[in-house]
Amino acid sequence: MPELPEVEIAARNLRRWAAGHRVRGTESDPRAARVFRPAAARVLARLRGARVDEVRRVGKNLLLTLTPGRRGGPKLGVWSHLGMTGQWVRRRAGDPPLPARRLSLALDDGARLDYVDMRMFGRFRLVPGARFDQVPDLAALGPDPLNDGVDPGRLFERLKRARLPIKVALLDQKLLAGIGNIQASEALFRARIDPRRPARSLSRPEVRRLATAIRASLEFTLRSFAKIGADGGDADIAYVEENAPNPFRVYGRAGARCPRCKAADVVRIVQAQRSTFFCPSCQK
DNA sequence: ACCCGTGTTCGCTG
DNA sequence: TCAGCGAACACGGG
Repeated sequence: MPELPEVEIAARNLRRWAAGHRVRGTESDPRAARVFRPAAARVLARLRGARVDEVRRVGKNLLLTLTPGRRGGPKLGVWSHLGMTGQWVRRRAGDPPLPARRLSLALDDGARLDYVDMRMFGRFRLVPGARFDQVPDLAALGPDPLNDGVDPGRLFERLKRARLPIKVALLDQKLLAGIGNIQASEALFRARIDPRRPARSLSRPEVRRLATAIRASLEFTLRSFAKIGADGGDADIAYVEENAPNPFRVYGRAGARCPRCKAADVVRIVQAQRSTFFCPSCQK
């Protein structure tokens, strides 16, 4: 389910659920071997007895720092990426596992944190010494729009050398970390920029608009997800619920009247094998 | 059966 | 060396 806003909710949940707690027991789904590195058995062994100290989010990545069970050892890092269908859910110790549960962490407070991931594009990896900066894929990430802000000058310099359509360029995690297929369409709609334009064709004022739109869209989506989860107090929420209304302006709305100019219908096109939604009338 | 899906990586090409 | 492209991964739903 994850682009930056969903992963941010997941980070807040994990913080609330796990920070300061020890892992008592572990279990994994043998079919999910591809999710783990090193092999699941070694991951589980290292986690047992460890205490979760910190949960961070960078782009779509969750970074956990733990203190290992054996005293005096170096910190233990966990890099969790949710792929397309990954979720962290909290269960009670005796609850039966949900379908597609790939990993369970039983905590010292009687709760269980389960990683559920139908398609298994997600990843759960140990990072020795919690040295996340030593992991090439993490080190290569661009700035995180919410944690670091979006610098329009830097964005312009980066985009002016790319021939790719701007929509496709925005999906590159080395440009900005956390924008996915939904947020790319949403940000370009807010900035009134045609997603098919070569990235290098954007003017400075357009890039400035885009930088603002990216933050606005991410923050709006985050607020709407947090609201969905807000019912019931101890919100276990995090993810778009089936019945929840589509919180997006254009994504998934092909054929609907443009909510801004109302002069045309939202259209769906395919770019880099992914759907793009936009208004052909007010996105120039 | 076919197409679609909030992500990423790999191998090939020019 | 590198930007860009398409296939691949895996599974369920319409």
